[in-house]
Amino acid sequence: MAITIKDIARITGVSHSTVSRALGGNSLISEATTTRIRKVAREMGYQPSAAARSLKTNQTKVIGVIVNSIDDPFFSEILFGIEDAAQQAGYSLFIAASQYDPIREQNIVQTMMEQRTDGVIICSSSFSADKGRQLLANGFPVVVVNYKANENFNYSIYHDDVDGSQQLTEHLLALGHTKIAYLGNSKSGRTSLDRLNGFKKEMCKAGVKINPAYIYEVEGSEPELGKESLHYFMNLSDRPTAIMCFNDMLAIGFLHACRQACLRVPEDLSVTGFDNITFSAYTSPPLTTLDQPKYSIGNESAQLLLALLGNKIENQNNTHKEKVLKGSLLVRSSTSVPLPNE
Amino acid sequence: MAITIKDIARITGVSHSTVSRALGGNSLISEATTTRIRKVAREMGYQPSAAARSLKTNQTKVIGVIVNSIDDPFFSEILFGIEDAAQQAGYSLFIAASQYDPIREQNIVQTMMEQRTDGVIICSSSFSADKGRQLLANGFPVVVVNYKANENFNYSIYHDDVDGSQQLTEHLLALGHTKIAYLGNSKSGRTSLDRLNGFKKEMCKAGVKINPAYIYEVEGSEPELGKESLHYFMNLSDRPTAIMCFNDMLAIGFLHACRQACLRVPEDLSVTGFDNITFSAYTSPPLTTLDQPKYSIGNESAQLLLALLGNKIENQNNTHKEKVLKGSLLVRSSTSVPLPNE
DNA sequence: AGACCTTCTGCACACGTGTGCAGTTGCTTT
DNA sequence: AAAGCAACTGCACACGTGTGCAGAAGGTCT
Repeated sequence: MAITIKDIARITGVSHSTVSRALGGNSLISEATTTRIRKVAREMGYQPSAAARSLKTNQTKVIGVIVNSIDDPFFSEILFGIEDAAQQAGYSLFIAASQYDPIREQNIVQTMMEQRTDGVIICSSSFSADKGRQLLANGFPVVVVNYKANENFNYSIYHDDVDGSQQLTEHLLALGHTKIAYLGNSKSGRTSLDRLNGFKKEMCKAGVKINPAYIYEVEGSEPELGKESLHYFMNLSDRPTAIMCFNDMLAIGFLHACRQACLRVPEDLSVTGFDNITFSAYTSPPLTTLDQPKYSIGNESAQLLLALLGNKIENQNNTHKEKVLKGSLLVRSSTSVPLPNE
Repeated sequence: MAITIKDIARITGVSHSTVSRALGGNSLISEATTTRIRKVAREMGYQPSAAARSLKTNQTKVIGVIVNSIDDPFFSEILFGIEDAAQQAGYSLFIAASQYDPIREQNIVQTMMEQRTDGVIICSSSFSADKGRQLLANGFPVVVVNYKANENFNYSIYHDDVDGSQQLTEHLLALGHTKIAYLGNSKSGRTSLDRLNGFKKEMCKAGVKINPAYIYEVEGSEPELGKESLHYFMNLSDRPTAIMCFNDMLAIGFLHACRQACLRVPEDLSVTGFDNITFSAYTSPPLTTLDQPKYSIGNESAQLLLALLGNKIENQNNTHKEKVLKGSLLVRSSTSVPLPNE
């Protein structure tokens, strides 16, 4: 059994309220007794019970974070940004992974509610909107990150995927490509759509028509799916000269499939990714991608939530605050001028 | 303010104790009132307060997990295994990353103690032993995973790194290599030493002498460090024909450096990794490595802890339980017969 | 009809912490 | 010396939940 303020009270010969106040730094208690009590507390290795404290104060100093899966390097970096901000403000993280599983999602929501998390950050693009609304309905401050249905939430941080995709498209167009294809991920809904739209927008701006067969989707972003995609594109009678992949994971699998098929990148085919995860710098060839400010996204989302908790921003239904962050083009070696004979 | 059992009591016209019992499934309460109360609770969206409950029951149904960093793909997969086991048993995870920072480590320990986590899993090889002992001293059940100082703890799960390293060495020896080098990571202490020892052991068994210059260490396992290492090995007058890297991350960086230096792998140099992280299958060439059962390691560690919590195993100072898991050699394309002219 | 048992429910306290209010102590002032 | 004041501390209750014990209600048996 852990020791309590009552134990300290007994030993120092004061009441437990005095101990509580002394440890809390209340100026009512004399400096002498305060230091004495603190010393004893330290010596006894006293640790306040978070449960008892939050029961009384009605706040837990814990913020919940919902992600798709923990072992996705993209989310990991966002988490890192969140953790930094939280830690600094004295908050801890309660992390849960939905794994695309509705049952887990429900469990997570329930756990967050039972734990009385002070707030929740949803950075799972696949997390169902009604589950999120359940949290809102129960009065939880919620910040969504890169969320497909952010119009349902008042506070959101997201990356400008349309703009990012335009940057990549512009890069490929500038190199001289016109036969550009887009490899999407149907599972990530809105995000993939935004990137597709950015592509379309820029192509339209440049007056280049898109071959409908050049838009292809797979279900997920595991590198393994790259092989299937390459097969599809190579079977087209009129092959594209550049492929824009939904994200780096997919691009990495795609590059791998190219190597196996003895297709040279970028000579035979230019390939781009999206996100700039760590490993995209170490592929062969190193991947041209869009550097998404993952750390900042995480950090800012946490800061927004913390501001909400500190009532620095009113959490009302009529306020609506969103922050859009832009990424930057990162040209490596997987893109080049298309072959002249094509 | 969330609704409580008292609210339900008021509405159903019974006392709060009856509600508590009804929801808890106590057989003392008549079936009729039980169903009636449960129905009201469901309709009102009642969620029990974890804080109040744990204050009373003295258990939180939360287990703490300490890792080096969240954005390390190796730990991510272990986490995945832990999460599965925990979730199934109705436990939630409290995850904290030490980031190799002593101050953070102290904060983490304190937070775990304040939160009264039911138990703690330490899978951070760098986590300082005295911090861990602090948890033990306060009565927390602790399971360590791949921990450098596991002799200090009663319960541990670890991977047999010596054996794994022997398997890799045996593979290289069988291919005909004798000039084999080891690239270690000084930051991960024991783990790196074990792998080095496995290498030495197997070389000794085969009667092959190790050139002392072939043992080199870097500080960390960021891929970026691969470049420095290659530089070192290539400057040796008598170059090795095979390099065993501490882990996949390092190997991936090393492979990248080889490509930049126009060294062919495996023709000019065989390279091996360790861990089998997802991306090791997508390098160029695909990496020969040791497949460490990461999911199982995580899963078993959680199960061990859960058994401890359920008192299925006595948590005493004299009991000592450890489980050793072995990995398996995974031959891909980064290793081959050494060049005859060397 | 009264005694007894069964079945159900409420009272009251506990867990560890925080806080308004009243009370105590010791000192200064008149 | 009495009154007043400042400085400090303790009492008692609250937060939401769980549980031993007593008590109430209803039924059965002698």
